[in-house]
Amino acid sequence: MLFAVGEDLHAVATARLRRVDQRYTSGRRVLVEALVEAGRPVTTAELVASRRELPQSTTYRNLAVLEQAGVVRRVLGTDELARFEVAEDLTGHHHHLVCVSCGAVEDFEPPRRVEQTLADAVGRLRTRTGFRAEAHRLDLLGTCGSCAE
Amino acid sequence: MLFAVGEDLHAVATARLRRVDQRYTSGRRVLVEALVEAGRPVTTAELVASRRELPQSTTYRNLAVLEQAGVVRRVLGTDELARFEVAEDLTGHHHHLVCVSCGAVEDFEPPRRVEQTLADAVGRLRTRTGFRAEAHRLDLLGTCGSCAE
DNA sequence: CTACTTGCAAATGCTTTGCAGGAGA
DNA sequence: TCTCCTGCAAAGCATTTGCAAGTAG
Repeated sequence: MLFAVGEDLHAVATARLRRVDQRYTSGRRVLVEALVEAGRPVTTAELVASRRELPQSTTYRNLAVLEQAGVVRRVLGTDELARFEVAEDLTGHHHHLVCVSCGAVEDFEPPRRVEQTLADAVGRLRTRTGFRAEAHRLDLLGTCGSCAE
Repeated sequence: MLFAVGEDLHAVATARLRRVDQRYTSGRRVLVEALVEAGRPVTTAELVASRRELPQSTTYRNLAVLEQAGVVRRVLGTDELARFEVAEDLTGHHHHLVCVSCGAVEDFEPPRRVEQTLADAVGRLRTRTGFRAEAHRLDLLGTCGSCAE
């Protein structure tokens, strides 16, 4: 299932929060809208700075709640700053381009063949140590346009 | 180039540090040895706890120096804890299995075919936004043996 | 000798939490 | 109304830095 950005997204968010006994309050909605608007993984600081209605503590708390509910996802770059984006099953599976110079992250959709190869490999994987893979995370590291100049 | 774990490793470390005007002191050597011994990405806290000769501040400082010299690499899991391992070109290219439950990370070498597909994709990539990819990072997310019990 | 390293302790900065007031159902 | 949510300010923690003493070359 894959939803366009719109009313559906908020309906799903409401439902997922309800599953974990949480409400989709206006503050949380603002948070999700800010993430959608960004269109790429953003840091907590960026979120707080983007809207006056997003105080630090509440933002952190709500990101945690939304992450637990499966509405948003934590994304890792090369630095230690936490970045968030709307969950993949709401926006589509994709990967990230991570700038090794400034740490910025942008979205990226790989060729279907690459994706297929990865999915196959992950699906079969179960190591001797008992690790069972469920998903994959592929990031391309390099230099972004701004840093290359 | 790929070096076995042994004297060569220290020789390379010495050389790489020298390139950035740094010395391969006994303290830094202990750090590298601790990383080799671990055989998987370990947190700073684990390193500090593993050897009495590794105080916090020096460990952090030396990891930064060794990272800059290209002797060690920072690895990201799912939590915000920094983990480190000996640089790939000294131990061999590999990927990571990340436990979504406890955050533990172990090494993993994918089938050659997967690796080849990835390398090809990365080699060709240059997006409209001007991003130029240089390397890839593939992690498999799942549940480790301990957490599955 | 001279510059780089070390280690302690204090500082920094991102993130989390206590608590009193406010809002949702 | 009763519980969950919010926001401020204070606390927590991983990480970084100042500084005086130690050490490599």
